[in-house]
Amino acid sequence: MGRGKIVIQRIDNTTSRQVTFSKRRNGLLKKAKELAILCDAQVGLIVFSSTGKLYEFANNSMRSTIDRYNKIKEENNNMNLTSEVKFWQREVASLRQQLYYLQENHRQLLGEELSGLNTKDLTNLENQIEMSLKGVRKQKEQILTDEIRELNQKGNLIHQENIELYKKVNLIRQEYTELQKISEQGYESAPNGRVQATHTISNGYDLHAPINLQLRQPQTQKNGTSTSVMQLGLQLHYTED
Amino acid sequence: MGRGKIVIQRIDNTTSRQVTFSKRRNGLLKKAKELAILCDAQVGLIVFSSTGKLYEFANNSMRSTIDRYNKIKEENNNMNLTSEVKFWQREVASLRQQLYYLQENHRQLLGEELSGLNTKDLTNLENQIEMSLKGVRKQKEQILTDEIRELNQKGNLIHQENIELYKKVNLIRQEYTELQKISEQGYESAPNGRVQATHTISNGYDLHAPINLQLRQPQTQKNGTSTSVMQLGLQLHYTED
DNA sequence: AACTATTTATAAGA
DNA sequence: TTCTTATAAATAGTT
Repeated sequence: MGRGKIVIQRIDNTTSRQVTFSKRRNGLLKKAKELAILCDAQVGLIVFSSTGKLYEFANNSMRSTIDRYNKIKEENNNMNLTSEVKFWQREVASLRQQLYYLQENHRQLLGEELSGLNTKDLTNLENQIEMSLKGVRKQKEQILTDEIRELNQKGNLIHQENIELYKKVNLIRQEYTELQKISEQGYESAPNGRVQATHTISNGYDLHAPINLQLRQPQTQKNGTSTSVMQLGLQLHYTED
Repeated sequence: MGRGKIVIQRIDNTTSRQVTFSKRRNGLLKKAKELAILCDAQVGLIVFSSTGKLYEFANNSMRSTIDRYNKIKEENNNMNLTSEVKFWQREVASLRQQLYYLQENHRQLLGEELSGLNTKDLTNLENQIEMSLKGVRKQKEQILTDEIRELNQKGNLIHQENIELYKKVNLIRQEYTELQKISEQGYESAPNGRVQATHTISNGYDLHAPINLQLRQPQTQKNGTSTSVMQLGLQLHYTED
């Protein structure tokens, strides 16, 4: 339909080919549109030029047209994605199943929802829970034992420290007493820098007062630790029977 | 391009529309093919008739054409599927998270993997497990109590039954004794059909032997039920403290 | 489905 | 690209 008849084969001349592409492409799009309107058809047309440019027509959305196409073709291109979706769906189903059983088991372990169990099941459950209780108490005992040992070690250390300090203080008091004797024997203007230094070390306490040796109280690390220790006696007794 | 000019709008007449569809569809497919060949283009054409029938042309495969189309359109039609995949992946992640926490909690409830807990946590866990134990024992007690009550009722029923039977047997023995007396008074050829009938009823036991009244043992419904009943005493004691 | 008058598309040229 | 135009091709209406 032009000045001359042409054979349908690739047009070698690039310019000519591009011109023809432009014309025929428009014609094709126009005709596609006309078909869709005239005949109430759903049309999707995708055209890539040889240079990679995209032209398209779709009376409905291209999406829905391709979807409809894919639904008809069962070997469709979304099989990858579809099977991926199915994979994840299976995964979800499996996890939900696991979660369900675990929840059921968990509730039973919490002593809830026991109505489906017979005496044998209940006895097993009871034994299991007793085992759990033993495990927990053992762990608690372990922690508290460790804590006590640690505290004892600290206490001993501090006790030793205090003994050392006591000795030092005694030494200093002795020196002080001797100094006083010397002072009373006529050295009124004795160099008292040493005495003052001693006073500084003694941190303001009266060196003549009796020394009240007392172990530092082990500071409680957390609220209720001492209470826990009180409980320990009971727990240990429980655990041992 | 016909006998008359037409306006591009839906053809009302069904037959006419179908005929036009047929003609123009062929024309469109032909032109699509020609464009692809002449201009070295990649063409994909999808046409659904108003009756739902599919017609298509693609010089390369429709798959690759649609794929190429989807790659260019970043808001591509796989977004649905992709987002669907993402949805299920999120679901899986969430379920795995839940499962993880539940498993951790569960293991702790079983007295395992307690190393991350301090004494307070352990005390809480201990209390929880003790509650569980109480729940389980309560349920067990309930079941066994019900079972015992049921068995007692059955026992009583059977006891009553046996008393009735005992009375009947005594009655029959009395009649038999009287019959013997009558027989000894001269009726040697007494009609002993009644006596034989009595013998049949007595099922071959010697009617003169002392009747050993014994309650039927309640049959154990399941293996170990009696053992469970034995345990019940302990359980009740446990539960009550 | 075939015919054909007519419209439409487009090849070649500008 | 677009316009022009001669001509091929498509097709509306008819049979």
